[in-house]
Amino acid sequence: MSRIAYLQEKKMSEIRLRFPPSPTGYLHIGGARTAIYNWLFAKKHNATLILRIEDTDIERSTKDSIEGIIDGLNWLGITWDEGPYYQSDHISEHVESAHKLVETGHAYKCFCTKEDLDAKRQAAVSAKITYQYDRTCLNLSAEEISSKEEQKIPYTIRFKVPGGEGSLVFEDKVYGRIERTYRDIEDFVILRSNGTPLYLLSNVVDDIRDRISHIIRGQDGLGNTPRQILIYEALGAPVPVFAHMSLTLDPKKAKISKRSHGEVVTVQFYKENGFLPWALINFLVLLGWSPANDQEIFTKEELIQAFSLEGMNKANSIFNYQKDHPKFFTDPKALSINGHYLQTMPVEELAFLVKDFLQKAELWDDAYVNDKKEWFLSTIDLIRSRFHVLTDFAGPGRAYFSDDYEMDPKPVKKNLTKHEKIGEWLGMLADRYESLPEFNKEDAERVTRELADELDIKPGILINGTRTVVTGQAAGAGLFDVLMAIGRERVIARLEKFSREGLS
RNA sequence: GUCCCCAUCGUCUAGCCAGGUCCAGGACACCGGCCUUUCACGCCGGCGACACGAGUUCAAAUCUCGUUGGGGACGCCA
Repeated sequence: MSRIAYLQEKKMSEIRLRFPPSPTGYLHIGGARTAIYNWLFAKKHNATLILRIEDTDIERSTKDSIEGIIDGLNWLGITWDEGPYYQSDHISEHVESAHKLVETGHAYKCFCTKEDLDAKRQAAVSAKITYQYDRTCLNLSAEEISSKEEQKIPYTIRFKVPGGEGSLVFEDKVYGRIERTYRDIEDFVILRSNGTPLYLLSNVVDDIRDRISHIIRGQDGLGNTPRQILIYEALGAPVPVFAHMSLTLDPKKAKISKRSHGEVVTVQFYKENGFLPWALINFLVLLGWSPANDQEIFTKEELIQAFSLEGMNKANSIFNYQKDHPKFFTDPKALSINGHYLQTMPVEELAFLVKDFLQKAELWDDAYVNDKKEWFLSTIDLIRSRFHVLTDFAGPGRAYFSDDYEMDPKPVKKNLTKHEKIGEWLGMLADRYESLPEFNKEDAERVTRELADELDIKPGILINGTRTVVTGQAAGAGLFDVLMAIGRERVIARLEKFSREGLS
């Protein structure tokens, strides 16, 4: 094989994918999922992933969105090999292709006005007849065309769909064989009367130029595919492999969008609410894909290894979040997966992430990386077992880092208000802690139980009361571990303050 | 209205292509028990689904057809 032939073959067999967001809003989880699948496929096959910003909708595209999307991708750790390219840089190519298609007889100029077309469509709709462009302009004679051109009548360019009984068939990697009769495809517009190209065309022309070999996209693109394949063929370009993925719906089975669902569906939201990027990826990848076994938690390497289009589910999946749910601010499974990573990752790594959230809450102390590093690490390690998101460290975990923390009303009622003399008892407990020669777990527990015994009450009353006063929370790690983490002085101060002032 | 796609526990799903090993497995959620000092920790257990109807077959979650339900596409949006 000659070197050139070899290179050509290599070029042809090269696997290239793209993620083509349109910058009309921040990256949302549906878009992220698409990016993730493309990225995993690329990584698995040692392929090239391209980021292409499809910014030709000038009305809705914004610079903020572009930054937001890139930020989101970066945060998730999704990397690309080429780009970002911008679709708007290639508009002249798209226009050229449209004219080329006219020259080669695959498309034609259509002088019908928008008003005429709208009227025809309206009529069809009210008569309950299927509307399709009636090909008025396909049958124009050469004279009629040049006459209209001379009169400067604006025209669009429509793709000429093959006539007859035939149909277009392609093999989707996920959905299998898809067939669509030519008759069901109307002659679609590829160039507007103002001379600008439409998405269907631009997208194909860009994919041809970028030598995209595999297109992994949402199932909503399935309807476009036959028309796009027609364009590939008319342009004489090789048709890429298509793999359409199921969509992510809300609990009411509506497509998710930022407009109707708000922040919960944006990647940014998860970043701000204490998710670990990998946990989000892990959750998202499971929405519509599964390995051949029961594995649900993956390292990056494992996921890349396990990923395959075969595991894609054809049915749409539901992103199960309930608005205003008292307990779950997003899909419970997402929270559970995040909790898993948060609870099992190396503490040093976690501490680094927690720092950010403590800083935002103004709870950070530089000593946590110096003198108090050991304390900080062991405290994080102690309290993380109940936490699911990083923001928990500054929320329910606030009492470990500040004297100014909220009291959860539920345990207050259950553990404090219920017992008339609790203030007095906890004051006595503070004295016992005070007089301990050394404040350690064993002795603290011993004197607590002794006091309960003397007062003839259950130790649980003292223990729960103390937890509530000292942490403001109903739940936590073993109390005596908690006391050690908070430290004698603070424990005593908090107990005494409560004993003196009650709940202020 | 036309076309395309889909259909297993509340949710994510395994099993379906190559029918029996499935009175359907796992995870999350929920409920109960244990442990315990509490808990959103841990452990153990429970609840809970093949949309419906025909057909093929000795045998169907798995194959076929129909019904119903859901989703998507039908723009001079991307």
